[in-house]
Amino acid sequence: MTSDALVDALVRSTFQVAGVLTRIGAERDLSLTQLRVLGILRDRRPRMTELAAFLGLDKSTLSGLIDRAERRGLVARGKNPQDRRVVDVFLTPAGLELAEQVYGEVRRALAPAINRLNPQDRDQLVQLLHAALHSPG
Amino acid sequence: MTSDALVDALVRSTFQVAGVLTRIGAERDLSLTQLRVLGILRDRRPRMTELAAFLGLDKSTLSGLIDRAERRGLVARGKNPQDRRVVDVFLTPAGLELAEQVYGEVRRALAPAINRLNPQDRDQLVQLLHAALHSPG
DNA sequence: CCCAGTAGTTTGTAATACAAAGCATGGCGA
DNA sequence: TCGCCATGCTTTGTATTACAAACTACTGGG
Repeated sequence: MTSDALVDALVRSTFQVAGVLTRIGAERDLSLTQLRVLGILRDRRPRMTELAAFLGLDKSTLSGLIDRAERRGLVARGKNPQDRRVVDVFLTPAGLELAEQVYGEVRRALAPAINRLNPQDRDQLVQLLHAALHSPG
Repeated sequence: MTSDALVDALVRSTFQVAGVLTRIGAERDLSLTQLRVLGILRDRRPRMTELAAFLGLDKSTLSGLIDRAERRGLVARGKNPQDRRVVDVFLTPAGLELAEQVYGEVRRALAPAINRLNPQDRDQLVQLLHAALHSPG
């Protein structure tokens, strides 16, 4: 079945890319989840609950996660003027810088893989991944 | 840059598929790592060190991981007749059955995504992922 | 037969994750 | 306006995951 091969390929590439991200994170004492938080916060300022939902984590998990990142000076908690119960999360300048560094590392780490494809194939791969995964459901 | 879009797409799809796998694992009290162990052992009988290297984990991490899976009756440790220091790991029948179930779940969960592509595009996606990631480096 | 090296386990510590309970605030109905 | 339930987040307790360092058992060379 073609779909079996595709499932295998997706799962394999998932673990492979996750391995790269884990290694790059570990070099800077960031777990995969923390690395992902940095990535998300690069262009967002969500509240705790939104971020938890986005990550698929319990809000109690997020409290600890943000605690540790805050202690390291990477993120900060902000009050939300509309609703005083709400806590907004955002990157500090140090966090933003680290996020950009990490992103650069990721680009560099994936460059060999990407360079195995010609520009046309790269576009095609982006399109196919987008078509398959980036839709409702 | 085209390569930026591709990095984004790969990272996004990684987290998306990892999320699916995590959810399916959680339904059966399997962490992502345990789920991966089951997948690997479906067609292998490695020693502890080999498995640790394959997963990118420390051997001490693997001891605990296999302990818990063994207690649940999913895997077993076997003696290696060539070298009595070595511990081989393999699935029990129960572990194999669970692995097959999980694999079925994963196929089902990814089916909507896969069905968004026509057969030709599926093949193409498999080829591109293989070409990019499944090579040396 | 000794001894360095290899294979796994054990121990100690920190991070990750969830669930349940708790605290403060918000907002609605009477 | 007051009471009360819902919401947003934190705290607490527990299990898992992960690493590093120390330890045990075995191998193989000299």
